[in-house]
Formats: sequence, C-alpha cells, structure tokens
Amino acid sequence: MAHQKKIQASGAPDATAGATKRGEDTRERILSAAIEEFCAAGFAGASTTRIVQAANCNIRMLYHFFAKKEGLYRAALERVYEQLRDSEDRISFWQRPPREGVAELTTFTFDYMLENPQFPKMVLQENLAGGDMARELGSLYSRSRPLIANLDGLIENGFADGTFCKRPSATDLYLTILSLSFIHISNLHTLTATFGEDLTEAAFLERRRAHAVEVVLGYLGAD
Amino acid sequence: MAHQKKIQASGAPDATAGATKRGEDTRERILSAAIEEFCAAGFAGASTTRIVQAANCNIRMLYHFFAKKEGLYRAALERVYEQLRDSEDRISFWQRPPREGVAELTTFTFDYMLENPQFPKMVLQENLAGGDMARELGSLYSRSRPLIANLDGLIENGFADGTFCKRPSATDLYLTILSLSFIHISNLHTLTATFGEDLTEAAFLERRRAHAVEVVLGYLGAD
Amino acid sequence: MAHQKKIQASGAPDATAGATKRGEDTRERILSAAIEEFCAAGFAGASTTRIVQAANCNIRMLYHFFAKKEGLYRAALERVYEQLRDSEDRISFWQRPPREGVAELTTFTFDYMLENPQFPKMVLQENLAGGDMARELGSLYSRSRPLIANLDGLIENGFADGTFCKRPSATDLYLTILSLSFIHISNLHTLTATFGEDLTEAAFLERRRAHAVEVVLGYLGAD
Amino acid sequence: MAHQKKIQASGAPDATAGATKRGEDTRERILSAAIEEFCAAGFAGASTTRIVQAANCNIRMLYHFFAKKEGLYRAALERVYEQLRDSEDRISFWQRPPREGVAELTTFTFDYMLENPQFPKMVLQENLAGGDMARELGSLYSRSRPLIANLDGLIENGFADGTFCKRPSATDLYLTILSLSFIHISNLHTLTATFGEDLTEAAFLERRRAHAVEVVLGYLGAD
DNA sequence: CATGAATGAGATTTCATTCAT
DNA sequence: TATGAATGAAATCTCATTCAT
Repeated sequence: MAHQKKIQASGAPDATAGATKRGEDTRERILSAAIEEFCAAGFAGASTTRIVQAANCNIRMLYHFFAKKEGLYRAALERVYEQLRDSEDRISFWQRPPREGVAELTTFTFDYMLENPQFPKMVLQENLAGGDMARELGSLYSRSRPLIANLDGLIENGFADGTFCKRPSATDLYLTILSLSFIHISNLHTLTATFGEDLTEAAFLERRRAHAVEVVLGYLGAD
Repeated sequence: MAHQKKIQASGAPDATAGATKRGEDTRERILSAAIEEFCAAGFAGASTTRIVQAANCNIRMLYHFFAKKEGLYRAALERVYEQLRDSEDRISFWQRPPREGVAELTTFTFDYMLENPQFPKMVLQENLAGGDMARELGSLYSRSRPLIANLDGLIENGFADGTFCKRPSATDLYLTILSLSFIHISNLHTLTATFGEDLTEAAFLERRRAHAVEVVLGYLGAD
Repeated sequence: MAHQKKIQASGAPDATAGATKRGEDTRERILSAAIEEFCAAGFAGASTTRIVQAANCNIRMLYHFFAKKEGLYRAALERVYEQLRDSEDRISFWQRPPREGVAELTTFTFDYMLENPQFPKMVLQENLAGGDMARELGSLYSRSRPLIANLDGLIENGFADGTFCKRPSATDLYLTILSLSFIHISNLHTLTATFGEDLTEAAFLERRRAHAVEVVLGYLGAD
Repeated sequence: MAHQKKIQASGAPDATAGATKRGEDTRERILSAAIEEFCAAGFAGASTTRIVQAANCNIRMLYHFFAKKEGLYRAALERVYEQLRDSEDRISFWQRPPREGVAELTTFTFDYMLENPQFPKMVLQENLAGGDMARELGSLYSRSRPLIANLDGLIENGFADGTFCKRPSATDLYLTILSLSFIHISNLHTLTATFGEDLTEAAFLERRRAHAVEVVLGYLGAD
C-alpha cells in the first residue's frame, strides 16, 4: 500500500511524503472512527458529524477522502473483512492433524468474534441493511477462497484416514463453526435477559468455547 | 389477540364499541407497520413518519396510542417475542422420546426463524442497539421458563435412559439449536456474497435443516 | 378555491375554518416570497432559508406545504402563468376592430412585462434551467388556447376585410409581440451597458412601446 | 486566439515555452468549461468544482489563472461578447444596398444566436443576476460602437434614397432585430410547452427567420 | 505549473414531537 | 378518535477558497 512505502521512505522524508503522510493519518483516523460508529448505529443511523468529532477533524475531510457516507461505509466494511482474513492467514490449522485442525479453527473463530466485536457488529448491520454493499464487494468471495479450500482439504484428510465419519462440505462445516461463535455475540443482550445469565462472564465463555469444539467434533464423529 | 376478544364480546355494538374497534384497528395497523420499520431500520433509524404513512393514518394517532416512539418500539419488541413463545407453546416436543423431542425443537426453531423473519431481525436490531429495552422487559425471562424447563426434562430423561451420552444444561443446548437456526438468517447477505451460494434456495435450506439436526444429535451422542 | 370559500364564510368563523385560514395565510406568504427568490436566483440558486425568512416562518412549514423545493418551484411557476392568463382574460382585444385589437394586445403585453417583472424573470430562469418544469405543466398549453384562438380570429377578420395584407399564424404574430415586449426586460442590464442608454427611463419606454406597435402594424401592412 | 500565436512563434521551443503552452492550454480548458457551466447555472449557481472536473484539472489551477470565481466569470462574459463582435466584424452589411444590408444583419443575428447559444445564455444569466459585471466591462460599449455607427449609416442612406419610409435610431432598430432573434432561444422551453410546437425544428426556424426579415423590412416600409 | 490537505459556512431535507381545534 | 399547523435540532453534503509543498 502507498502509505507503507512512505513509512519505509521516512528515513529521508521529502516534501511530498510529508503531505501524503499527514493525509493518510487523517484518513486512517476517520476510517477507524467510522468503524466504531457504523458498528453501533449501522449505515443509516451513523452520524458523519459524530465520526469526524471522534476522528478530531473537519467534516470536509471525510468528503475529501471518501466522497460520500457510502464510500466511507464501503471502506469500513472492507476493512473489517480484511482484518479477519489477515488473521486467519496467520493460523495454519490446515497443516495439523484433522481433529486438532478443526478444533483450532473453531477456537480461533470463537475467540476472534469475542476479541474483535467490530466484525460481527459490522456484518450484522450490513445484513440488516439488506446487504447491498456486501454484494458489491468482490473481495468477500475471493478472500474467503483460501479458507474454504484449506478446510476442505482437512475434511478430506480426516475422512480418508477414518478420523471423521462425516464428510460435510467446507461451507457447511464453516457455517456451523461460525454460528457457534456468533450467537452469544449477536444476541448477547436478549439472551442475557432471556436466560438471566451473564454471557460475558469468563466462566460462561470458557464453558461455551469448549462446548463449541465438542459440538463440532461430536458431529464429525471424532470424539 | 386482545382486540379479537373485544370483537367477539361486542354482543350489542354501540357507538363506543364501534369507535373502539376502529381505534384498535388503527392501533394494530400502526403496530404492524412499526414492526416492519423497526426490523428494517432499528430503533434509531426508524421513522415515525414512514410508519404512519405505511399505516395510512395521521402521525398524531401514533402518539395517541403509544405516547412516544419508544413506547411503540417496546410494544413491537414485546409482540415478536410473544408470537414466538405462543408458537412454541403449541408444540409438545417434551412429551416425546428424547431423540425425537430434540429433533422436533430443532426443526421447529429452524423453521420459525425462516418463516418469521421479523423475529430475528427485531432481536438483532435490539442487540445492536445495546439491548436496553430487552433488559426492561421482564416477560423475556418469564416466558422462556417453560421452554427451558421442558428441555431440561428432556435432556435428563435422555441421559437417564442412555439415549444421550452428554448432559448439557438446557440453556447451552438451546443456544446451540438457536445458533444453527440463526446464522443463515442473520448473516444471509454477507454469507451469500462470501460463499457465492444462494442461502435462500430450498435445496440449501433442506440440507441445512438436516445438518442442524445431525449436529445436535451427533453432539448428544444419539445417532 | 378552498380559501375563497373560507373568506366568504368568515362571517361566522368556526374552529376548522380558523385553522385552515391560518395555514393558507402561511402558505401564501411562503409562495409569494418564493416567487421573489426564484426570480432573482433561479431554482438552483434560490435559498429556501431566505424564502422562509422573507415569509417570516419556520422552514419546516415550507416542507409541510410543498414537500420539496421543487414542489414550491412548481407552484411558483404555475402562479405567474396563472396571473398572466388571468390578466389577459380581462382584456377583450379580440372584440375590437383588427388594427385596434392588435395594438391593444401589443401594448397590454408590453406593459404587463414591465409591470410584472416576476413573469419574464421566472420564465427566463425556467428556460435557462432547461424547462423541465414547464414540460410538466399541462396548464401552460391549455391556458394559452383562448388567447391563440382569439388572436387567430382577429387576424382572419383583419385579412378578410383588407385591413391586414399579411396573414401570419397566431403563434407567429404573438411570438413577435412577445419578443418586442421582452428584450428590454430580459437584456436590460447588458443593453444598458452596450448602448450607454438607460432602458428604464419613461421616455425610452414610451418611445419603445410606440415602436413596438408600429413594428407589428407595419408588418401587417395596416398603417 | 492568443495561445495559437504563441504556438506559431515557438520556432525554438524551450522548456519555458513548453510550460507556457501547457499552461495556456489548461487556462483555455478551464475558461471553456466555465462558459458551459455559467451558461447552465449562472454565476451564483455555477460550481468551481464542476468546472475543474470538466476541465480535467486541479482546483488550484483555477485560482492560479483567475484568482477568484468572479475573475473567471468576467473572462467568460468578455469572451462571449468578443466572439459575437468578432463575427459581426466579418460581415459587411453596411456596404450593401439598404434593404439587403438590413436583411443581412437580421439573418446574421438570427443565425448567430441559434448557432452560438452560449451568447444568449450568458447574457441572460448576467441580466438575471443584476448585470453587475456588464456594468464593469467597458468593452461592451466600445466594441458595439462600430455596429451602431454602421447601422446608423445604412438607415440614413435608406431613408435618403427613399428605400425606407421610417427613420428609427440605430439602437431602436437593432433592438428589434435582436428581439426577433432572441425570443425563441431565451424562451425556447416555455414556448414549446405553451404552443405545443417544437421550436428547434428546421421548418419552424426557416419560417421564423423569414418572418423576422419580413417584420423588419415591413416596418421600415421597404417591401 | 501543479497538487493534496484543510476549512467554516450554508445548502436542502428529515427528525420526533406538541399545540389547537 | 382524529387532524392540520407548527417547531428546533440535526442530518448529509456542497460551497468558494487557502495553505504548504
């Protein structure tokens, strides 16, 4: 990316790089404030005014860099998906034995949703808004291919060597993993009110993480 | 529903009863338009103007019946939970053999979310908004007690007679059932874009319903 | 029109009439302020804020009565045409001898543009903006039919009795009359700068009015 | 035009000349985009942003060459008048016999307005805006003197040799010629809507051009 | 000659809500 | 039960213009 070059070149910052760097800074501040706001309020509910207040800059800069509220939203949605896929790239669950690999992917996903609440929030907001932007972002599909391919390989191996006695499609299995990682985040408050139990307590989450792994492996017939 | 009782009871409809009936009608039109709007836009994003336009009545009527936007929202949220619990009351999964009972609850929940999208939508909106209203509605807790108790009984029976080899808490199991019924609704559009697969197709949903049952029973060690 | 009835009924003003009357008042104030503003600045250049300041009311009233800036503009354009046609209806040039009739229509048109500058201004603004609204207003065509028909009759009579030796279409003749009544209004400032002569002076206008009549009658061969 | 001379003179193009040429090019692109924009939107309605987008250059260039929006507007207005007077200089109507001379000036003016719509548009916009800039441009007066003088001579000659039986001032006659050339341009859209006739059709324009000549000569008593 | 960053003011429009009748 | 009139605040977005490089 452009600004990474600048960072590398910042040993001898010239005039141009200085100007650009300042711009990238502001842009980045706006974008990260925007993610917060869109998570909390969705596209329609988000306030550009609040965003620039949080980013500590003039509202005109938002339009300078992103042209429209929609452009900013697109960048925000792209960013949270990018972060998830980048993180996934850093684990190599598919290189491990089938049981362990599936368990690792499950705990990773479970923990990611917990520690990066902007992902489930942005995703839910986008879906509730009708998913128009998701449909336009080709990167959603392309960047998920490696994960699906790797998971598919793992399932094949596990089935071939008799570890698994089921052989679901990778998307089906991933959907199940995702669902078990999502529900206590997406429905946190209503479930808390319904069960009378605090779903953010460490004890609950430990138990639930273990339960998720148990469910997935139990289904695959691997425990 | 409340206003139907009134209609039945109006053995001698006088002017007042007529007025009440018309009023109830308007109230009902506003409430159902409001559910639509809150599903689509959330509390903050919803527009009282749009609601009364859809309900084909004057804005003052909204304030006449519900006092504030918040009052209308509360009524809407209460209504969708009421409908779910009413429907659950109509199945008697807990009276069946353990395997069948769990399977029935799973398919019921799966189908309910599919056929009554206003439930997951309202619930997700409420959660994204912070769940303030859910915390205030005591009915969420009280009306879920029978379900939890009945499911608990079923798990006990299944474990006692050896059908199940796991013995999770009822809330844990219900959470898993709910998650498998929710994810393809809550994340419909982003998943469609991510997988390049249409999650509303009958073929996908059939397969997915079966998968959900398989996962739950597989986990319980009952297949 | 509705508000005329109210005026008649205002001998015994009831509650409903009072409310409506206040509304009509405000509406009328907004509309007449809007005509001023649209004349001076055109549709795009006009400021709704300035309009409501001149009308001495809240900006929300503008949207209450006219929904959009465009709706207000439409009403304003319709109004100025209505006023012209209403005024034309009050002269009966077509009942006079041909020479006098044409002369009367010419001086009437000449004076109308002078005394009602909002007409030429609104019309010019609309044309410069592309005429989108004019195309939508069917009343422009329908309300001009009587004038055209009457002028046509006059030309026929004049030609039949030998007063005129030309027999142009009514639209052609009216266009010429209009052009001679328009140019010193539409191009007032640039012509003043170009000729170094003040085109608003009474002496100039007297001479010019006479010139216009002379040109029209001269062309028809009637002098 | 100024910058074409420079191109021809660049016998030995050095770096500076190249830069100047590029600069003139940009300046010219901005000016011609500005004329378009001012024609369409007037001074107040015009957007400097849109102008530089159409001119395909940075907004700072506009300020580099023209200092303010007003400076650009002045240059645009000056340019369209310059083009008209330059064109008029190329016809020598005053050297012809009176009837023919007047006819030529009429058809020339009629056709010029038709083929160079930026002239009437800019002029009308300037007038609707109050004519402040026209008052400041001394060139309007000075550059119109030759035309007026030449037309005056023609009228004198025609009256002296008995071709004309009227002897209007040159400004009066020119005003009439201009009006007949202007009305179907300035009021194009509203007249089209009013008459239900397309004023841009070749047939209409042919007839109208002939009508204009007929009116002018008819008035002068020369037909 | 050229450009990216930055700004304060003002544009239209929508918001939830209340008053008077 | 029902409605037309009215409001202040805040929404997104565009305006002409300047600074620094």
